[in-house]
Amino acid sequence: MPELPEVETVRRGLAPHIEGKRIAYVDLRRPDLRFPFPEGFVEALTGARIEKMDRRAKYLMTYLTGLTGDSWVWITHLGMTGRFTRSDLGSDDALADNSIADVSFTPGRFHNQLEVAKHDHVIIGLDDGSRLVYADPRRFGFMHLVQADALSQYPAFVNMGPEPLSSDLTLEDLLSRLSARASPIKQALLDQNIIAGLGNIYVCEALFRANISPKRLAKNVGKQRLARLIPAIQTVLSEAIAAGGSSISDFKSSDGALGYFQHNFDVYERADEPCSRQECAGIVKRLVQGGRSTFYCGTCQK
DNA sequence: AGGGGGACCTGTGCGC
DNA sequence: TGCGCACAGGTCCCCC
Repeated sequence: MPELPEVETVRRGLAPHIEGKRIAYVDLRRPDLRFPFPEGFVEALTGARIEKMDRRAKYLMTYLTGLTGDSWVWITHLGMTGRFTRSDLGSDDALADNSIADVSFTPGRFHNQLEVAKHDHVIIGLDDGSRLVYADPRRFGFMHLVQADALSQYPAFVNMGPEPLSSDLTLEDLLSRLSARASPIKQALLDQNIIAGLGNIYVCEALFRANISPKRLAKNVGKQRLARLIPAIQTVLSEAIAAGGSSISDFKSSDGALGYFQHNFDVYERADEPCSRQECAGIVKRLVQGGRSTFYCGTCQK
């Protein structure tokens, strides 16, 4: 599911409701997601105070102060189909006035019924009576636990590329990272060690906006095109965040806060449709690169 | 070291 | 209605 904008949307939806709260209980419905839950996971979270929920690339980082005063970071990756849903278990009035904050990207469910759905794998109860439910049908997501002072040694972060919406992303740096790459630019941009947080949708969309062919070799993109690509990446991500992310999939229910950026896709999942540039007579095409679909206009992307 | 291919899972949609 | 296949927002691991 989630690329940077969707993960950021989840973070923004949850943070104000959970920061400062204490975790009352942790209910693991199975021993693993993609990986087994870490040793001591439940013990570390139970009773801990949630200080802050942050994001790096597609990772959610929840800073905790444990019962014994130690500082932990609870790391969550949503994989392809992971989602967090928050619900207040308070009064019926609270339900009636629609105060449930559902930040899922699939049909929302009312967890006040204390029902556990098939793919609800982790249930976190907070001291204000609310609950966080982590559901993940494919279980490509995972949770880890690291000591706060060891966060930079977390394997995925060691060689991770710059945050695209920060000043860490610079033309010179990206140029040098790409100059050694023989692979097509599409595949290079999916590498989290080149730029962090992009996924299949936003790489396709950014390349379209920058008029760059996904087939062009990374090392041949050059400074001129990169000077267009960086702002293209930043604007598409910013617009997607402002839209609450992209909710792709078939929705049968309108419960929950669905993103709507999918309505603004220029190329993604638009194969055989006309290029969205008025002046371009091209047709959007699909090809497979590195086993994943790429959508692009072969007429205006060079 | 970089790159290709497969693995990990479940669900959905489509053609027959 | 059922079956088989392709495909899905991501990473990780093995092998060359």
